[in-house]
Amino acid sequence: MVQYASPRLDLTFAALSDATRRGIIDRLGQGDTSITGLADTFQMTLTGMKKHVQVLERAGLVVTRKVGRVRTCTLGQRGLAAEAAWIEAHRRLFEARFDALDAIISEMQQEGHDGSAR
Amino acid sequence: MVQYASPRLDLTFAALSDATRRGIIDRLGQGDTSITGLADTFQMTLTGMKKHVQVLERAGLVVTRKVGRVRTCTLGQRGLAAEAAWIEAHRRLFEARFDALDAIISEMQQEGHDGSAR
DNA sequence: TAAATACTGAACCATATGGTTCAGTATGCA
DNA sequence: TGCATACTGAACCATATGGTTCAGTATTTA
Repeated sequence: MVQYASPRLDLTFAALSDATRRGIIDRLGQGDTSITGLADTFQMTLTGMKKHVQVLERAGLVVTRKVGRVRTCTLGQRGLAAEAAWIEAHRRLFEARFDALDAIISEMQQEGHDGSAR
Repeated sequence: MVQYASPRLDLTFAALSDATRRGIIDRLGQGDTSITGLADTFQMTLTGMKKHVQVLERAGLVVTRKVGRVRTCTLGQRGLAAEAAWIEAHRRLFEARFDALDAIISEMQQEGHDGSAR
């Protein structure tokens, strides 16, 4: 329906929105591990962990390879460049607006309105 | 259950995982708008748009103020600094791994395994 | 060969998400 | 006053998410 969709960013940001999955990325940053290794670390069933890994895999953040009966998980080649680019580009938008908003809030506070930013 | 949780990152990354919401941020970067204005732009019911704005608001990415019958949406003061920091810190992890992975893939390809990275 | 290990898949569950419609309430304007 | 506008809230719907259990299959290893 909408064209500005970016399935890639949808998948990566969704993957990063879960603390366990961010933890998996941290862990894989120290070295590759199996599904079992991850399941132990995060105190979760194998099946549950496999689902998390699949989410990360679909997002391209993790790559897995099965050798024998062990599936080894590695950080994906694709990295976080696209996400970093989006965030950086938009960070500036926020900063630009901040000055303007700041001025509005000061003004409102002087007028005695409820302009208290928490 | 897990301690490494960061509700803040959970909320912001989840908010950013939807193309419509990323579009709303783009749009607000050009200037404040009402819920109606956003609903028109993104061809959605008012109620639907309100939900998206609420998601962005809970994540601290958008601030709204109701004046009269119009609720005006603005980019939040908090910005994307925390998200940028997380991404940047982890980008290095991926890059570090990339060299190692690259070596493994080359090795595998020489061995004739299915090491084809798309 | 038999047992243990490592994963896989199906089924289930509760809750969240992304949308809708419909029925309000509050505000602005003629 | 009275209509149009702008939002709000409840209810509903289909699908996704984050987890589980249970019953496999495939691989090691003793």
